[in-house]
Amino acid sequence: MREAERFNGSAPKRGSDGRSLTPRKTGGFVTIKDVAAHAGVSIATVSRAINDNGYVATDVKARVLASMQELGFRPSQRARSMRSSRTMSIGAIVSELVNPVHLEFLRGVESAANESGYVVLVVSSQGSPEKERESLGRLVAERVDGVVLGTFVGGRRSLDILAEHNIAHVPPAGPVSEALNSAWMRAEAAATHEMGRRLVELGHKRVAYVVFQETPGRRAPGYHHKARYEVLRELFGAAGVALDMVNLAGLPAEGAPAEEIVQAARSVDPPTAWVACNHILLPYLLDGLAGLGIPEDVSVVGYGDSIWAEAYRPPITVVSHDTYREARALTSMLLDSINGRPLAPEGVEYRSQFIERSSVGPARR
Amino acid sequence: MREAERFNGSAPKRGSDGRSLTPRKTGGFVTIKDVAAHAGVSIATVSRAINDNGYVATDVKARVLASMQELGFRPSQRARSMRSSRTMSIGAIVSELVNPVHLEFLRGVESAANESGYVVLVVSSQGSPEKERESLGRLVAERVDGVVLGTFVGGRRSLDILAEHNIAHVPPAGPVSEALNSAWMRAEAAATHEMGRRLVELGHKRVAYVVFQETPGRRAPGYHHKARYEVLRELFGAAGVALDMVNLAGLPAEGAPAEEIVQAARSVDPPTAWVACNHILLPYLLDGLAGLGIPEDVSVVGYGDSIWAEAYRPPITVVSHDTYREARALTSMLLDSINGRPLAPEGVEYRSQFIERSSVGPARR
DNA sequence: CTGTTAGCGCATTCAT
DNA sequence: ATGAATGCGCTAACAG
Repeated sequence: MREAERFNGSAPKRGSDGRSLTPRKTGGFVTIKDVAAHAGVSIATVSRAINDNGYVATDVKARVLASMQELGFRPSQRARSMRSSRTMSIGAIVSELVNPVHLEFLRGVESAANESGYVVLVVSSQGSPEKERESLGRLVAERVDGVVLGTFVGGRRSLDILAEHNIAHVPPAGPVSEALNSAWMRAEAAATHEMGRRLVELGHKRVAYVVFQETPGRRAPGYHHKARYEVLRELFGAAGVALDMVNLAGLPAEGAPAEEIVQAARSVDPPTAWVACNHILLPYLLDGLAGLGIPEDVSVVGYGDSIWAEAYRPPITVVSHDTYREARALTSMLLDSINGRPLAPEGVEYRSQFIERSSVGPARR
Repeated sequence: MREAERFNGSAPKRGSDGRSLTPRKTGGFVTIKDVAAHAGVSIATVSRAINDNGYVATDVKARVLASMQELGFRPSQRARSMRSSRTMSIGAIVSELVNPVHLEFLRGVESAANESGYVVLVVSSQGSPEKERESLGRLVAERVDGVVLGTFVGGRRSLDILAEHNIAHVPPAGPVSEALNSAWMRAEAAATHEMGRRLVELGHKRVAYVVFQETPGRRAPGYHHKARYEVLRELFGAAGVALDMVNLAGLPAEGAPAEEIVQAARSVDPPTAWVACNHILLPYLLDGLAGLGIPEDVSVVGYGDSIWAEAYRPPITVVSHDTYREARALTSMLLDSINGRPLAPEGVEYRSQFIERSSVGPARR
C-alpha cells in the first residue's frame, strides 16, 4: 500500500472543503453541550463539575464525569482562554534549532511548563532579526501567557513586541546591548576569567577565539560571546597574550573543515590555544584542527558541555553551565509571575563553571 | 538590582488577582473592536480589511490598516479558531528532548510548519506511555490541527487518542507493533543489512548491539531498534556471527562509563564490533570503550549521524538518514492533508544510508 | 443546588 | 460597500 493512501485513511480531514458556508461545527470535537445532553443536565452544571467549582450534587457530578469519559470529552483550552484571558501556553524562542544546548534549553522549558499544565510553543528566529520578530508576532497572535527567551538576535526591538502587548517574559529586559542578564553574565565572566588565567598559566601566548561571523541578514546571538571576548581581551591584554578573533562565515560544508580555522592554524605565528565560543562550533573546530595533537600541539576549550565533549579523546575542557536547570528555573519564575505567585527573591541562580579536562595543556614552545 | 525586581518591572502581570468578577477584558490586548472604533468603522469592515475578503472601499481599507498599525493590533488566533475550527497549530511529540536527532526532527517540523503559517506545540513523553497520553491529551485540548509523531512509546493506545478526536497525524498509523512506517523501515533495514554485511566481511564473529533497557515505567521508542535488531540477527545467524544485546539501565552517571558496556568488553569472548542503536548512546558507548583502540581493537557503528560523530577521532561509521529533511517532508504532508491539498503520491521518501568511516576495521584476531 | 444568560474576539451572513 | 446580528465553546454572574 502506498504511503499516501494509508495516510489518508488514518487521518480523515475535518470540514473537508475550505469554505463551508456556515461556521463549521467545531471540527467534530465533543463539546460541553454534548456532555450536558448526554448527562441530562445544563452546560453550566457540566462546567462546574469539570472545574470543581460551585455546587454540584454528588450523584449529578458522578453522572457528568461518566458522560465525559464515555464521550471522550476534552474541554477546549482555546474556548477557555476566550473567557479567562489565560491561554495556559508559553512560547520559547531560540535562534536556531541546531545547537544541542538549545535542546537542553527546550527540555528545561518544557518540563517546567508541563508540570504546571502549560504547553510550549517553540519558535526560532534562524538568526534573522526579521524572522525573529515574525516569530514573536506569531506568539502574540497565539496570546501566549509568557515567553522564555533562549537566544535572541533582534535586541530591544524584538523585546518591544512583547512589551507592547504586555506579555511577560524571561530573562527580564535589561539593557540588552550590554548584557541580557547580568547575573548570567557575571557567572559566565567569572568562569571565563578562570579559563583565561589557566591558559596564561600554561604559557599560551596566542589564543584564537572562534565565532560565527555576523552578516546583515544573519546575526549571532550577540550578548554572549562578545562579553566573554571582552573578559578575555582584558585579561590577556594585561598578560601580554595575543587574542585572535576567528570568524567563520557559516557552518562548514559536510566533510570539509572550516577554511578560516585551517588558515589561522597554518599562519606564521599560529595560536597555541583555541576557544570555541559556542558548543556547536566545537566539533567544527576539532575537525578544522585535525592533524594537530591535542593538547601537545594545541589546547582546545569549548563553551557549553555535552556528553560528546566528555567522550571525545582527549576529553574537551569547557566552560559550561547547566542549561537545563537554568531553563527550568527561568520558566518556573515566569510562571510564578504570570500566576501572581511570589517570586523567589534571589531569582535564578546561575553557575558557570570551568571544567578542565585533558584537551588543555602547556603551550608548545 | 535583584533579579526578581527587574523581572517584575519588565513583565507586569495582567488581570492581577485571580478572580475578578467580570470576564477580564482580554488581558489588555488590542481587539478588533478597538481598531474599528479608531478607524470609525464597524468590526465587520475591519475583519474584511484584514482578511482581504469581501468588499471594502480602498480608502476605508487604508484607514483601517493604518489604525491596525498604530494600535499594534494582532488578530487573536485563538478567537479565529473558535469560528473556523482551524487552529493553525500542530503538535510535535518526541520521547525525550535529549537526543540531538530529536532536535533535527523539531527543526524540520518547525521550519515546514512556519512556512505555512503554523505554530508548533512541542511535547514529550519522557519515555512513559502514561506521560505520553497526557501530553497528547494536552494537544487535543489545544485542538491542534495535526500531530507529527517523532518517537513515541505508547503504541496503539496513544494513537487512539488522536484517532478518537479525529486529529490528523503523521506518520500514518499502521500496525504499530510491527513497524510504524513501512517505508521508513524498509530503508532502515536495507542500510542496516549493508552495515551488517560489512561487519561480516571484515571477519567480526561477535557483535554487540547496545540499547536502553526497558522498564515498566520507561519504554524505549520500540519499533526502531527492535526491527533493526531482527535484521542483524537474521543476517548474522546465517553467517555464524554472534549478536549480543547489551542493555543499559539508563544514561550512565556523569564521568562514569556504563557498567554494562565495561563488563561486556571484559568478558572472555568479547565483541569485536559494537553498534549503538541510538545516536545518543554513541558517546556513552565510546566512553565505555575507552582504553580500547578503535578500530584496532574494536569497531564501532552508530545510528544517526551528527557533526560530532564525524569530528570524532577516528570518525565514527554510522547508519543514518536525514532527519531534518524527513521531518520537513512529513510535516508538509500533514499540512497538505489538513488543508485538503493533494498529497504527493509517493509520500515521504526515506533514504537511510550506511556511511563507512574509519571507526570500522577488520576484526582483531 | 441548578438552569438561563451574557460575552470573550472574531468571521460571516443578512439587511441595508 | 457597510453595519448589525449571530454563534464558535466555555465560564461566571444571576435568578430561581
